[in-house]
Amino acid sequence: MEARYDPARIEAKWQRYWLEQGLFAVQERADRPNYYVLEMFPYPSGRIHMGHVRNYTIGDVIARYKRMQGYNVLHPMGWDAFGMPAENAALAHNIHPAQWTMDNINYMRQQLQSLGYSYDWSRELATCDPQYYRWEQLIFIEMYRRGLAYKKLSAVNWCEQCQTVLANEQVEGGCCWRCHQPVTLREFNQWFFKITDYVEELLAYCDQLPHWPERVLTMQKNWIGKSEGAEIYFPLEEGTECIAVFTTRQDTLYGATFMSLAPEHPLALRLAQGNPQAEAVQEFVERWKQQNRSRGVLEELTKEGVFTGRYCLNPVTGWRMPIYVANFVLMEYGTGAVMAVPAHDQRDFEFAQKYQLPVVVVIQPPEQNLSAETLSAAYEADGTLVNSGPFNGLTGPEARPAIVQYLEKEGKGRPSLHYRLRDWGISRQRYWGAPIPIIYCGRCGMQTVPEADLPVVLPLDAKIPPTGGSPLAQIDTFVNTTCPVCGGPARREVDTMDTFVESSWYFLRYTCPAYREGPLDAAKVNYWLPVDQYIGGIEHAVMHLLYARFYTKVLRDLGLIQIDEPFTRLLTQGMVLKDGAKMSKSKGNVVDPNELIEEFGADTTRLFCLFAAPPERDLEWSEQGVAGSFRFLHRVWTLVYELHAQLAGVRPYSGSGTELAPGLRDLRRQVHRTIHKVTVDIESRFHFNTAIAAMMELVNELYLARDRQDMNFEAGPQAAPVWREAIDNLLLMLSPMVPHFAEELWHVLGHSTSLLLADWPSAQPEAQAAATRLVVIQINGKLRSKIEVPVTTGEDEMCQLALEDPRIKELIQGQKPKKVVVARKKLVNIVI
RNA sequence: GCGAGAGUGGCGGAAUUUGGCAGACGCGCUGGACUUAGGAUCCAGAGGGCAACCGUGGGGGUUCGAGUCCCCCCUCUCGCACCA
Repeated sequence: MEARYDPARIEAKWQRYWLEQGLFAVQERADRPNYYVLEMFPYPSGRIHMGHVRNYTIGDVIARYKRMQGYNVLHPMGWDAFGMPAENAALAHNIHPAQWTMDNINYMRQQLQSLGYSYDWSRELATCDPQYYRWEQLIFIEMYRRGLAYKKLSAVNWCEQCQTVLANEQVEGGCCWRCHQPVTLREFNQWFFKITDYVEELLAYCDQLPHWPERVLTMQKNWIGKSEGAEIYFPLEEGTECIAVFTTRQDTLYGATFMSLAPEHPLALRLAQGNPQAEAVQEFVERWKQQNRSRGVLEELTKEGVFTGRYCLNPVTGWRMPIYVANFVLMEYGTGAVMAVPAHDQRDFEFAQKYQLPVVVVIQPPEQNLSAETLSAAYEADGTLVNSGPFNGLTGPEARPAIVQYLEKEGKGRPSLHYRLRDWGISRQRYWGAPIPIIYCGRCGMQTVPEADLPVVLPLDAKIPPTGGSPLAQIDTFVNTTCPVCGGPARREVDTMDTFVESSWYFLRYTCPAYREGPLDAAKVNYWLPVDQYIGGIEHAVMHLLYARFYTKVLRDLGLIQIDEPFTRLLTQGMVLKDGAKMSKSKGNVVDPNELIEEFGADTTRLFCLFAAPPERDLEWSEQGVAGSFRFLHRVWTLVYELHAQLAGVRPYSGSGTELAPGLRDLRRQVHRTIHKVTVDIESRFHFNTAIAAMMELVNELYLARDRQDMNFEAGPQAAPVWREAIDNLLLMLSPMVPHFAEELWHVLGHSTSLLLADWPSAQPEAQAAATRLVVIQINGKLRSKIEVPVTTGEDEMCQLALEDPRIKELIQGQKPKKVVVARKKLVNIVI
């Protein structure tokens, strides 16, 4: 054994050994409980960064720990390999996206392997592989058949100069990132998934995911944005038509004094026709169409509107309500029309002031008396209804259902639900993505690609046009095909799918990556799913995690799987920071994992990631902290180095401990208390930082014990087995975190099988028990003394001993205590 | 504005689950040992204050006892945001 810990010498050796022995490959088996731990797969951007290292280290510790606990553990890894950066790289470096992606995957795989992660590499998959996306195309076809995939007109960011569609992140301050010309909205016919069909289930199950962070569930609920209210019909003054509005505040209906329509509302232009206002309305609507609608700009926009010249009638008061077109009414939400209640909605209030529209107070707050004349801002909270006919005197919560009921009875409205969530637009006018398996025939219309013709392979001979535009549309050999129905000439769909589609089911495919009969092998996917523990960044709280939940439900309804939810437990790990900021190239504060591995080794890198903060918190990177983690490992190494000759061939102590000398019993107690603490910390909440701290404490105690004659090898014939037990257990506990290090020392001590096959140690309760107990003595709640008493001491006796303690006696000076409190046999508080 | 999370030494963080020794563990710091040397290793020290005492963002409360429970306020981070 070497005296010095040299990670470079041992890490590659054990990585090879694990791989050669096939220790991470798993099969379904009935004799063990199974456990599926999954980390979010990376986009192959070129290199692993510290965020990956942290994420994957957390997952690896869980995987290795669960294996030692006797679980059959699935721990796979793959590549989210489609996406725009590949196209950008293609333009910048004149390399094909496929080549660039494969090069990156090969490099990053080797990086992951150099960190010692226990992946079952035989299950590796890349989403750009036709053998992966062919099943995605098949699922698309199934969804299409059930109406879950459909086409509709939808607006996208469009750059006139580049003739291309831009993703939101390619729009910088309303301009194209490349040519800096203003971006406009342009409507295209695009593909959507009908996630809204599942909105109620997605929402309801938020309350059945007890092991997800509250934060993530709240974000998903907000994103879904369910509002309960009423749809109310306002008849036009002339004619028989009605304007439908959606409101959650039907209790303010008697205060609705005018109507606001979105500029895109179909009635907006029609109502104004033939009125003197027609021209103004036309102009207003036109101006709105040109309006830059990027965020920020919209926030600053002042509330404006224009009168259409027409009126509708408030269905309960009969008042004539002028109809306006207003720039703050969203066509996408509700019905695109809003009943305006200026007294109780701030936007309507501002609008009413600007255009001198009437204000009627219909809600009175508890201890105030509002009047329309003196109102300086809308009162939006609940209160008691006034000026509201039969509903006067009711509170908001009482009035809302009552009014809906009344409107429904009168045929003037009905209960209504609205959601913020809209259908998932999956069309991308991009090259590097999975082709959508649709064919357009001039005679037969839109047709799905026959199953036998799948996959629709993405042609690799494409050129990415530097001006943008969809590359697939320019490849005649791809576009031109024959109609599967009539055999006549037809054209292929040239849009590709959003990459979130691939990541919505990859975790299912890991269970059967080579399966050729269909997307999923039922026996395998049913054996492994759901994922027991999913780990990834908080940035995926909404999109990826919601889409994956939706897709799981769709696949369930297609009969491919049997679960309702994909991920039982979710851990969202914090960011890795340096100097208080997220690591980024532009800030120049990036730490390269390769350099760390070279200087300190993979184990130290892993250890620091686990030790510096609990997983859900942000982690502040520290050069010196890394050195400290290395120092700890070196301390353990040195200890084993000094002892290994004496421990050779010794079997670990396995008795009850009762016959041991007190010093050795103390040593064992420390070991078993550490096992208990480490196990609880990992098991209950993955707090590896405190688990590591406990092991550091144990190592500190072992160093002290080494120099004590009643604890070291001079303490008697039982000393060697007790020390052997201590060291073996320490290595077992360290092994999930620093696997190469632990494996090396494990073999140095004479074990001939891998630590991976060893069981996680169990703490003996009797070994943890001590003969005495420390009792804290307080006077009036302040710490004044401490005494050591035998564990058998009763509470009365504790009080007695406390009052007799010399220091306590001195402080109370014969005063009679008013009260003495004994808490949990740990503390005595004397009240004077 | 709405929602969620968080405020503890010079720093990262413990204790928050059952209210019971605040500052575990590590970094940095100080001193010592070994050494030609130390950015290696080992040992020791340390919240502040001379002290009584004071100390977990601030203020109140409950309690024998509060970082922990309750009320009010402040700050920071993240998410959503003209959602009717």
